[in-house]
Amino acid sequence: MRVSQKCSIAVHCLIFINEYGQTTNVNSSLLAKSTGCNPVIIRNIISALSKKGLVSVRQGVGNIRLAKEPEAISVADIYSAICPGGCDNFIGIHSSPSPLCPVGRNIHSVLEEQYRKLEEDMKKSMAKISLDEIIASYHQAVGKEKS
Amino acid sequence: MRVSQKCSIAVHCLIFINEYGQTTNVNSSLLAKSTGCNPVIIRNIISALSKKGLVSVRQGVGNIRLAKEPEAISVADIYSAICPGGCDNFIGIHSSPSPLCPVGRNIHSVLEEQYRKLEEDMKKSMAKISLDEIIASYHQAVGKEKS
DNA sequence: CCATATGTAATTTTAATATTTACATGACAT
DNA sequence: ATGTCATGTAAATATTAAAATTACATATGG
Repeated sequence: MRVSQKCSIAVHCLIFINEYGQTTNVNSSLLAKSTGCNPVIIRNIISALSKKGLVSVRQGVGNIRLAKEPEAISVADIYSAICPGGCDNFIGIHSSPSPLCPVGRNIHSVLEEQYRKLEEDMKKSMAKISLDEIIASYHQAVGKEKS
Repeated sequence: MRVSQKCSIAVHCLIFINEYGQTTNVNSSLLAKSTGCNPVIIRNIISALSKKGLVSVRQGVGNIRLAKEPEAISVADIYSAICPGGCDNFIGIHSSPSPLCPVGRNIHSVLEEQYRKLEEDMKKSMAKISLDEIIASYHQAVGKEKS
């Protein structure tokens, strides 16, 4: 598969925004510090999320906010925002099968047909997980941390 | 994600073995030619499949055969043979979130909990696809090729 | 019109994969 | 028994995809 850690960074950012967006001017450099990754990566991710209407952000200002209620944002939304076109070939396919072999000539289309099904199922699974639920799990983790 | 193209190569090999295993001494160098990848990779893959009882192979001889009927082999079997322990973190997680931030401290466990669900669902999807079905799709592709 | 922050392109770095090399081990034919 | 062929595996190298960095244009608001 090929889902990069961008999905994870995106979820991290969304939790952060939900927790602190009301009280703080959340910007890419703050998110970069929290996630431990580069501000440019953050900007790309936030920009992608913004284009899909999941967050709002203003150039020159920052002030990143959730643009939807957490229960209306699913992991599938995040995934498709980050990997437009659905992270094609999320399972890698070997690039140079032999054109002289019948299997080699057809393997690509055969695998793609099967993998398409897997990816569709995966999206359904992702659609079942809401940001709301993730935030609840986060709060639980924070609770345990204190005790 | 982290599923390398090894899964695809494995499927390619299994189709090939099914098609030619009866009539030919299939060995790693033949499979390497058909898949266009290195014999060592093939040997590693075949060895992994063999350890899970999906194929039989004899050192010094080759003669790789399916050890089960195609309808008894699922993509999940292949996947778990190739990625023992289930390709941990099939969605990548950023490695250095800030320990100074509550989100940073907890993101790892929160994501893992969610991703575990996704991976379980994925395995179920993979279990629904049998080699038999893939071979049928392959035969169809070969048929179209001729016309 | 200056300070600040995003948007984005281009380059460099890094880390994950695959390839290659090398050699030990097992099978079987002669 | 021994020579040949193929697998099993480890270790080094090369390749490639992903992320980080650099650089600069663009938008906002004081």
